[in-house]
Order: sequence, then C-alpha cells, then structure tokens
Amino acid sequence: MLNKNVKYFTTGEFAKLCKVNKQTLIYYDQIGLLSPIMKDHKDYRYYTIAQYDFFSVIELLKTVGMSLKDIQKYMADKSPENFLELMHQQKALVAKKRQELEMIESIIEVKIETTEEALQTDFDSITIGHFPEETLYLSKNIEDATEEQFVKAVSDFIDELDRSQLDTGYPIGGITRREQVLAGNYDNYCYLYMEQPHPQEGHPYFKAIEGDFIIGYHLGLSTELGQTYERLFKVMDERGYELGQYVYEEYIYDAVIKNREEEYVTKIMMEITKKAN
Amino acid sequence: MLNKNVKYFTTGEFAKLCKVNKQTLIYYDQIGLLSPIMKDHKDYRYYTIAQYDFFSVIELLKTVGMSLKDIQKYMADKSPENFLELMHQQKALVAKKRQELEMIESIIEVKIETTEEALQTDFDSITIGHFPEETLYLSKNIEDATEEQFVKAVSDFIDELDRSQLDTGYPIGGITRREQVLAGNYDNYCYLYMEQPHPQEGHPYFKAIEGDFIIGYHLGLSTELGQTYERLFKVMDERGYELGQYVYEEYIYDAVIKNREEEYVTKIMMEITKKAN
DNA sequence: TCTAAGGTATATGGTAACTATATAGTCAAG
DNA sequence: CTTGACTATATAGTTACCATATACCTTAGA
Repeated sequence: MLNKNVKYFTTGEFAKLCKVNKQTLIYYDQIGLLSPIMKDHKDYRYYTIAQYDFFSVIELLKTVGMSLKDIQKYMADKSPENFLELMHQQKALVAKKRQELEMIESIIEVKIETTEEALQTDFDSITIGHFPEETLYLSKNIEDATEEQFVKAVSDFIDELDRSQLDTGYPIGGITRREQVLAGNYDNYCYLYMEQPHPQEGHPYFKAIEGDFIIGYHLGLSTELGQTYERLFKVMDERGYELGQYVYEEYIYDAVIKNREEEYVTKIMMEITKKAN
Repeated sequence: MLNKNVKYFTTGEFAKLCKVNKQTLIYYDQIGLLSPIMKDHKDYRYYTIAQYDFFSVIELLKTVGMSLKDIQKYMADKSPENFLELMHQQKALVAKKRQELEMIESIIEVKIETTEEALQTDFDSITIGHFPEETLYLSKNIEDATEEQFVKAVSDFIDELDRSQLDTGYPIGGITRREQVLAGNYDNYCYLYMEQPHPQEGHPYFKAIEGDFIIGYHLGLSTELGQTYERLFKVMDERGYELGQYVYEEYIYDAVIKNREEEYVTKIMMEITKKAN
C-alpha cells in the first residue's frame, strides 16, 4: 500500500474500511496481532492506510483456516522465504478444501435428485422394467455375519467410503441373495452397497447389475417387510416372472427426513427372470 | 442405513465410527441434537447403526457452515419438502463458498509468483525494456487530493475491489503524472491501480499501458524515494531517453513480508521515450 | 453555558462448539 | 482382589469474537 504523508484512521474508521467490528480491532491490539501505529495521550488508537495491507493478509490467512495464533507466529518471523513457504502450504490446503466442497456439491445434488424422485413416487405402485447397468461399491461379504461382524463390516465400509471419497450421497443399500429372500430372511444381507455414478479407477469392489426388475416400496417398520415382499411375489407370479439372483433394498425416507419410524420408506428392487412357462 | 436386529454401540465405539471426540457425542446428547436410542440403568449411552445416517447429515450440514442450532431447528421439523428446500439453499451457499476458495487460490498463486520474482531480483539493477499491454483497475482521480479525499478514495477503491471481486492479489500501485514527477512530487499520485491479468467485462475503469519503461527499485523509507528517482533519471538521460507520460510505483516488500520499514522495497516503472535527435 | 449526540476507552460477561480434566463408578481379565 | 480400560458427570478452558455497561472527550446547537 502506498502512503501519502500520513492521515490517521480512528478505530471506528479503520474498522469500517476493514469491514469488521471495532471490538475486533481492539482485540487484535490486545493480543498483539495488529496494533495501531500510535496511541494518543488519552489512549485513542490511530491506524494508517498502510496497515490495511497487513490486515488483508490476516483476513486471507483467516479464511483459509489459520488460527490467529499461527498467523501471529508467522508475523513474528517474517521473510520473503517464510511467506513463500506459507503460501505454498496454504495453496495445497485451499485446493483440498475446494475439492471437499466440490464433493459436497455433488452429494447435495444427489440428495436433491433422490428426494425429488421420492416426492413424485407413488409408494403403492409396483413396477416391472428393464434397468441398465449401474456401478456399486460393495462392502465385504456379510451373509450370516454375527452382530459383531456385521458392525465391524459396516464400520469398515463407512471408513472406506470416507477414505476413498466414495460417498456419493446415495443411500447405503443392502443386497440379499435369492436363497435368503426365499427363506424369508430379508435382513440377512450379503453386501452393503453405495451407487457410484462416476466410478473411480483402481477400486476392486465394484459390481455391475443390469436386467429386469420388479420394484416396490415398503412403508413402515422394517420388521414388517415380509408383507411387502409377499405383495411383490404375488405380482411377480401373476406376470409370469420368478426371482432372480439378488434383491436390493434402499431407504428412501429415513430418520433424516421423517420423524416417526412408521413413516420410513424402503425401496425394494428384485431381479427377475421370465418363468420357463 | 439398514439395520439388522440391533447391536448397540457404546459412546466410545460410536465416536470412533463417527470420527469425533466422545465428549462431542455427550455434548450433542446434552443439547438434544443427537441422543442415544437408549440409556442403561447406570446411564451408559447406547447408539445404533441407524443413527450414523443421522450423524452424517449433521456433519454435512456442519461442513457447509450451518450452526448446530439451525440443524436442530430443521431436525425438529423434518419433511421431504423441508429437506429439499434445505438442500437447495445449501447448494447455492456451497457454490458461493467454492467460488470464494477459487478466488483465494488464484490470489495465492499471484502472491507466490510475485514473491518468487522478487527473490530473484537484484534491487540494485536498473533495466530498460519494452513492456506489453496490461490491464489495470483504477481508482478515481486523486491528484492534488486533500488527506480526507485521498482516504475516501482509497476506501472506495478497496470497497470496489472487494465488491466486484477485482482483488487479484497483486499489490496496490500508484500512478504519478510526468509533471508531478518532474516537480519532485513523487507521492502526488493521480490514480491507484491493481493489475488485472483476467479482466472482467463491464468495468469502466480499466487502462491499458504498453511501451518502453525504465525499471528500478527503491530500498527503504518512501521519504527517500527522491534519491532513487535521481539515479533513474541519470541512467535515462545517459541512454538517450526522456520521461514519458506516467510513472508506476508498487511495493514489492512491505509490512507483510518485512519487519522494518528500512527493508521495504518499492518498484518504480517509468514510461520513457527516445529523445529527439 | 448547558446539553445532547456521537465518538473514544476499558472492563466484564456472553457466545458456539467443542476439548480437557478431575473425580467416581463399572467391568472383565489375570 | 487388583489392574486397566472403559463408563459417567461436573467443571473449567479454549478461540475469536460480540454486546454491554460505564466513563471520558469533543463538538454543534439551544
């Protein structure tokens, strides 16, 4: 910043220029981060325009998440080399943050898309159709797992979603094998999954599905899923289909959207094949 | 999230799954944001896997900057419609934040570039050369301004940089007219400016410069700029040039990088023309 | 000359969202 | 029966402020 033969800013004026509360400047003075260039005989503070540059770098470092203490630590030991190092560090940090925001943006888009779809869905309907291939990220096998093993698998699955940025915002679903469904063990999933519209390279756990499906919705407690399954089996049979390899289950409305468990909605997608007459 | 016949997590286990401090969960319980599904006869807390979904939405809303109170407010009045509205709001907010980060990224890049350049510069050197056109954002005219007017102009200039996202990270420079420089009034700037490598449409205040320049550096107090100007004039004269229309001044090292005013460095760029005969 | 408006200062307390610590009870293994 | 690893509550500290109370100073207007 350039200086004419100096005009001083009072605390209030300088606060206005910096767009912060007056108290904030007093606070910065107290902690010794940014002190006025001079004080009056009655302790009035006076800042110069040159101090604005200083302030704006503090602001920059603050917005990238540095603590005032760390900023102060840097300011105590200024040099072009240190500044350069600081900027390199912050550049990497900011890029990471931006990427995080980009991920959140796409998660939000998915949440909007799925919620809008849910709002337009008649949960009494049962539909049959052909579905294209989709990529899923799978947990490890959890069929017949003990409670402990199940919990461990879920934890690992969630950890991996986090670590590998595979959380797309789609609901976590469960896959059940034909045999378990036919035996009425609707909750004996063999895998958990999350849909991956833009699969990354280098992840082994993906599974593509494609084919005919019957789709229905279950409203209410998951302990009563059996009733909905029976309705689905009935329609399946009437239309001349039989159960394929896998069934996919997803929560459409859960605790995040509904208050009472009786209002939760589960989407059930069953693979089907034409009966050999 | 799907549930098997429920296994409970203790506070510690659930904290690990959620990757937060145990105390945080206790805090969430206290403020009623996320309470365990049940408590023991000795007040041990027990969470279920289903509560992880809930937690992860809280996390999402937190990272986009929502306060716990606002999250709680939403949670008290859940519905698909409200959720959708919330997501739409947040989407816009997140996009804005991302753009802000993008701006900061490019500011940091400029700071790195200019600091690296400064580190490689010999401040004793005086160079003459042709410079290509550059776009500058200018303040209003401040020639012969009173202190008050100068301060006002600076404030307005900074405000406009902020408001129109014209802060590129380049230093704020000052332009002096030939006549003032020849009269020795080196600090009677007619404009402030900031370099705009990627100028936006629709801003009137831009000025392009292109031509021959003599460039030198002044080390130390700006009250002693005169000495450096004299050195520059001498070289200019020896090489058969005379002063052109404008002189540009920028701080290369200022309070952000150096502790003592005697170490500040000002870059002086003078337009020049070949002397007749 | 008095007073009201608008500035300055310090001191103190409050805020959000934790985090740390002290103290005490619980539980399973060796 | 003790040790280690857990649980709980209660309380205080943290960061980066913001709000408020009180007092002082200055200037313009009645």
